[in-house]
Amino acid sequence: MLISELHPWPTTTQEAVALQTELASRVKIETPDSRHINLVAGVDVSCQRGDRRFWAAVVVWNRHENQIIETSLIEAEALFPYIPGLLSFRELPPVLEALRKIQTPIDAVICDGQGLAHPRLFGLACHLGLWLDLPTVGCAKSRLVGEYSEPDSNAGDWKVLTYKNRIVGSVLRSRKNSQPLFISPGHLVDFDFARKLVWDCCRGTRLPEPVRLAHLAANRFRVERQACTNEERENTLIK
DNA sequence: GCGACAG
DNA sequence: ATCTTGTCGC
Repeated sequence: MLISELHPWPTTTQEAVALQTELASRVKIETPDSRHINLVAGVDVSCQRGDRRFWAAVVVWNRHENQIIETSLIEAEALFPYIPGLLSFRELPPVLEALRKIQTPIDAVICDGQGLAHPRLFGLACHLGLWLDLPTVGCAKSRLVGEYSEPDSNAGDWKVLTYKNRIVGSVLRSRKNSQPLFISPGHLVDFDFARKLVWDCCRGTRLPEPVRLAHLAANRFRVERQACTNEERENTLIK
């Protein structure tokens, strides 16, 4: 897919925070036409301690026919540290690279991280939504900000997530006896759609299928690539 | 100053 | 996120 540049990447935390505050006002919360959202991409990044490399995966999933349409994998260098609240500046550059390689036009993206449920209402999913100008949903495995009461223990049970007297997302029990998911709108979606899309993609698994598959693909790719570089090191040593 | 803190 | 084995529950 063609992705035009939204902005250059900041190198300092001060610049990053200022950019988030500026871009947050461009995020649109609206109700998409659910019938037109069939090809859903899941994105995830894998890493290893002691290695500056990153392995990003995008899996395009046909949610009505339940099948993988396309997978894109990329290896990249981490250029920004992990700082809670600034995750997108670390993960988005490699994710965008992987998305550029995708051949299929996608309808929406589910991200592994927050959307609106963020200190400046501008999590990873909002940031990616603006870059792509596509509907995006944040689906995090744990809380960054906000208050909520524990959802009941059955699959499908959920509660609202509030932050500074504002609804920012939902806490969904995607599977019985599993830790809940923290879902929030990224861009061009609303709260109900975000939660329903994720729930729709969770067929007995804790994570929505496109994200679960992207997670597996990124990990497999990392193990594979590290085996390759180990081999090269051994060959160099022998010589 | 102290605790919280997506991946 | 990653480091790690077995193990408890549906």
